[in-house]
Amino acid sequence: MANLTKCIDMMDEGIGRVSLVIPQMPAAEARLSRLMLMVGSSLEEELEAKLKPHKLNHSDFLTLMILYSRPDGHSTPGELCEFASQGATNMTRIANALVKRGLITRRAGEADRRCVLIHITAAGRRLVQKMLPPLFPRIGAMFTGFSEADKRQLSRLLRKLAHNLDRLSEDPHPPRTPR
Amino acid sequence: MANLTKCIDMMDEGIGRVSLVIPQMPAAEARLSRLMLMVGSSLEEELEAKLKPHKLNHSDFLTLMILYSRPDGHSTPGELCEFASQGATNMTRIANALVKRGLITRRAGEADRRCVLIHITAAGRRLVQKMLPPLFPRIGAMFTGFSEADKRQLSRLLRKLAHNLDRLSEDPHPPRTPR
DNA sequence: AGAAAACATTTCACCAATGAAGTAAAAGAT
DNA sequence: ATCTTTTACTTCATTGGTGAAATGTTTTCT
Repeated sequence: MANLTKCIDMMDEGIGRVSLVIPQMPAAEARLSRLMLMVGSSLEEELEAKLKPHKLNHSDFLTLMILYSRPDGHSTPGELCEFASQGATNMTRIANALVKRGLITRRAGEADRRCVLIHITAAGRRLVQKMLPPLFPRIGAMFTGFSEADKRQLSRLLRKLAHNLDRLSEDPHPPRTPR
Repeated sequence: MANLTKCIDMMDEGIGRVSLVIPQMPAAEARLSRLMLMVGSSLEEELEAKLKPHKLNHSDFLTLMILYSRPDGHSTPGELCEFASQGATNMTRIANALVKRGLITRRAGEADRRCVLIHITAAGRRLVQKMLPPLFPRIGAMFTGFSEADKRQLSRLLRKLAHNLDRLSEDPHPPRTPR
């Protein structure tokens, strides 16, 4: 929406001022969290803009990509929810939309008839193969000026952060420390 | 929602398989982008969970924090839109909600009567001061195992990525290169 | 001064995502 | 064997966020 660099400058100053009033604030970590949030949502915005011409939003696209990247091209709603980090309700909507466009099929499971089996169709594969290559230049451009070492570092640090986030949400009580 | 580490493993495998079919894909960069998106939205989820008890969502909270962190505690809807990366429509809704709760006031601008002046109230400041400290332990915990050098690296790399994203969206045409 | 252009904000209509309740199948208990 | 519990998914009602048009204000042009 607006200029990211400007927002970051503003955030830096803001945290600086707040930490004068509330000195026990972990200012460096707060800055890092805000940076992650800002860069993450800017990246998401960028991605959504590239998907819009294909009438797909992020979660539709991600769902389709998960199916595409599976060895057998199929899955179940529950599994898709898990890997696409979506609620079951929303996955129903996504699947309805993708079925309507002929990109996936949905049929009853055979072994366990509670499950629904979702398969990517040939048209779904064609769409993915058509839309991915135009994305590559921008993905590359995002990392201009990054050395190989920079990329490795970033990967390492993000994975470490992910690990910590997992630990945090396993043990989700803030007031009570359940030993 | 689900386990982040598991989703990341799944993503790594998925990109591995896709890049066998589409070898010109910049796999390392694609992985980094997905990592950013996944960690970013997990962080957002974590934050929203902490805000929910106060009946604030991320954009409400961010708006209030921007006002709180201003030297004079005031701003205009336009400026808030810019720094909170929100559309004007949504800022109207946010301001309505915060006014109704007595956390901000909204009155006509004096110099330029097209503008609206938004001030944080004493109750708004009190709320911020009450809700920030319980956030600190979790912010710290997110970065356990990060050395000082790690934090500096992460900050540097995120800012570099932000810079590249700004350059990308200034010049937004993918097919045509408008020289 | 009066008309036109540019701005700041709000209203309206819509879409995506969520939570709570509902339906159906499978697994487990008695 | 059947009754209960659990699992998998869908439906319905609501919330958060967006784009397009509307309103009121200031600035600019002639």
